[in-house]
Amino acid sequence: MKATKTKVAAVPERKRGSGVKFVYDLLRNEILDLVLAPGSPIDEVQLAERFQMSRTPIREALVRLAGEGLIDTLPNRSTMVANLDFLNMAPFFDALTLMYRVTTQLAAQNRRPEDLEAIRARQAEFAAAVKAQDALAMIATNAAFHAAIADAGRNPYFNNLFSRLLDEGRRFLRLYYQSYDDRLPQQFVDEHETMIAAIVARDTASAERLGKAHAEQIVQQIQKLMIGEERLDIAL
Amino acid sequence: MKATKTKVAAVPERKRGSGVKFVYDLLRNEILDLVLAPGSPIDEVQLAERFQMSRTPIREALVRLAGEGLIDTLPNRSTMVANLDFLNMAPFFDALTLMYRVTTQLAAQNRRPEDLEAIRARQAEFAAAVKAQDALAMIATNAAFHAAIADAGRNPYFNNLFSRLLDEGRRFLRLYYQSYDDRLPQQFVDEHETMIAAIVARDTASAERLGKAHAEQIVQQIQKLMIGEERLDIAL
DNA sequence: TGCGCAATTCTTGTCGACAAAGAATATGCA
DNA sequence: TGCATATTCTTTGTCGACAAGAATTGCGCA
Repeated sequence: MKATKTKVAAVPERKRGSGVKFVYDLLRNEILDLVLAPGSPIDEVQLAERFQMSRTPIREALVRLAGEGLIDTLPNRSTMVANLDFLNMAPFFDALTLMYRVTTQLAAQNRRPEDLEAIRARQAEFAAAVKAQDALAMIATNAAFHAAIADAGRNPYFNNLFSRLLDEGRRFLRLYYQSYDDRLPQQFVDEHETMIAAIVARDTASAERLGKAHAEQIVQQIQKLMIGEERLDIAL
Repeated sequence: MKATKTKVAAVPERKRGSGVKFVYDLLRNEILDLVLAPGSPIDEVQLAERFQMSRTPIREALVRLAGEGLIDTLPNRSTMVANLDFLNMAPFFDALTLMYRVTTQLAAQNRRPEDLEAIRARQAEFAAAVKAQDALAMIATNAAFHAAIADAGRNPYFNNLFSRLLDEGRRFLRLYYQSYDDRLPQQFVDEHETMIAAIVARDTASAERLGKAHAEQIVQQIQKLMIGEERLDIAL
């Protein structure tokens, strides 16, 4: 676990407000990619020496992460990566599906030319990840693709909720591909293309329908994973 | 602004983790009740001496509030109460309406006996506030009433978004009643009763419809306020 | 040997102080 | 007098240290 310090001596220069953001972004990604396992403890002091800064900026980053529900804090005791709640998946799926529908519809309604560029760029990245069979990249780029669609919808309230749901979904999917090393089907790429077409055409009804269908696809994917996991885990 | 210290000498005892929560709750309420005006600056040092604690817990409370979008932080410069965005109300109304619909419907679907108790208690508080023509209490209890309904729906993702929207709505309504000293109509009490009946009857379709209608009522209220405000404010 | 209590350790919460970045103010020159 | 620059001031960001709770260890006793 200990990193060699001999080569990493070049980190004395650091801009004033950058420490918090750096730690926040890094921890966040490590949590979402399951590099940090759910439930694993987080030690402020350890992080402080790892990043060569005091505990103050570390704590601020942790407070922010706690605000997003990515870590749980036991007062006066420990702080740890938030667990995935496998028991209450239905609310998650409900919310995810609704946000897929709403954001896609709003994107068809409010999109601007620059939005389409961004969406197409994300779709290209996703397609590349699928082609390369890079599961991690698929997960991240898929989330980015739908976040770009949500941005085009221009509703910050929906965007905020949707981002969180996509993040949570990243963790579930990461768990999936960590276990099975399967790959997202080409079907998703095609569905994405259809969604883009509806958004370009400003066809709100189709966009909403496609969003719903796409969401149900993903929900099915995750459910299939969970059933499989449960079957495998019952070993007495 | 300075408080007399002679009588407030009895504040040396404070439990370990309580400072942050105290400051957070208090600032939050002051912001939502417009005791702290949108755009007004927030001084850490001033708060520190006001609550007789160091800047550290103050800062943590501010970070949390910033995470909820209740305050804005200019890096290395100032931090201030978040402004109300009068220009982009449509997304707010869209989100609010959708959450009214969804949470009311889910409440009809998932409610338990204890939920009904809580909902009825809030409704009683709201009715009492209306009867007393206490505008501030109306605003708060109305939000609490709908939050209780959302709780009965048992979807933490929706609840979280809905809570934020209700908070933001509190600020708008507070602005309204601060200016006009009007009172929420008795009609709202009746509509609440109808909603409760639908939830009791597990009539999800009615619940959703009533939630939508109620939301549109409130949106109209706020819009009426804004038009009136604009007319009055044009004074050269 | 097993159990209850005290001491220790470990982690978090809080504090006071200092440094950096802007903003405001003062100074000097044309 | 007007403007550019230097200086001071204000506010935030970071640090190291200390204290309080909780968990763990060690000890004494039955």
